[in-house]
Amino acid sequence: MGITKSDSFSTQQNELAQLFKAMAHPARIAIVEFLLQTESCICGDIVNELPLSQATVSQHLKELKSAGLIKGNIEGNAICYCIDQEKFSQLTNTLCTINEQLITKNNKCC
Amino acid sequence: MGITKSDSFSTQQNELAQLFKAMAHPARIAIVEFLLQTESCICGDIVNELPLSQATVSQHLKELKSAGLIKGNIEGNAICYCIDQEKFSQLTNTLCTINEQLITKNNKCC
DNA sequence: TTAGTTTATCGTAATATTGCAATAAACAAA
DNA sequence: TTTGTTTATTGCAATATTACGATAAACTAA
Repeated sequence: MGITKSDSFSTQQNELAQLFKAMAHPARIAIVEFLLQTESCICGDIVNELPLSQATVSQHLKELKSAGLIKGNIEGNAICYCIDQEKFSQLTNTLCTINEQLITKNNKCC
Repeated sequence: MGITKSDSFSTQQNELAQLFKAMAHPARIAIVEFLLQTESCICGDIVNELPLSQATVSQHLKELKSAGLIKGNIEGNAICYCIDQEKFSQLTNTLCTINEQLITKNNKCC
């Protein structure tokens, strides 16, 4: 993403931005939605579901995983990917807090 | 963001990804937080608050604006930027829905 | 009009992201 | 062991993002 002056911002701001960035691609939205609606969460099923190559899907999974939004468990020969509910709650709560502050402020600006 | 196969995904998935992308930078998080905690929302104040040049801040404001997360109103010689509460509610509700589905699913996967 | 203030845009360099073919790695089953 | 299956990694090309100086644009005030 070009030269980002991460050091100039707080850890919290950087961490929140990282979470948003992990969700900032339609393929990764699609992966999360798929994991949400299906029982099986085998990597191969995700690859079959998405209109992308296996290598590209693997890369997107890696980004979601390193952000902590999904977890990967080895299941025999395959890998089972699942959403990390706690991490998702954390992101949701942060947005909810901002939203409540906005409603309290009553949007009377401008 | 390199070559993104947007056409392969739904409009909803792309729009949600765009909203997340708009928030996927610490400077833009900082802008939103500043708008949330201050009464004044003059562009110049935002520029003074952030550790970035005027040109760079202007670019970040443009991205937040084109995503619909903030609005800009001309106030005499200056411009007043404010958070769009409805757009923020929309993003928050989407995340809340996902989160509720996750809780319902009870995370019994893997 | 002229000068000053405020914000947007242009041009460019540095870096990051996306996507995939090829290949490696790790494991299961003959 | 050998073969097949599944997933990760490497290397590369194409494109996007970030940041800023310089400058333009729009407006205010003198």
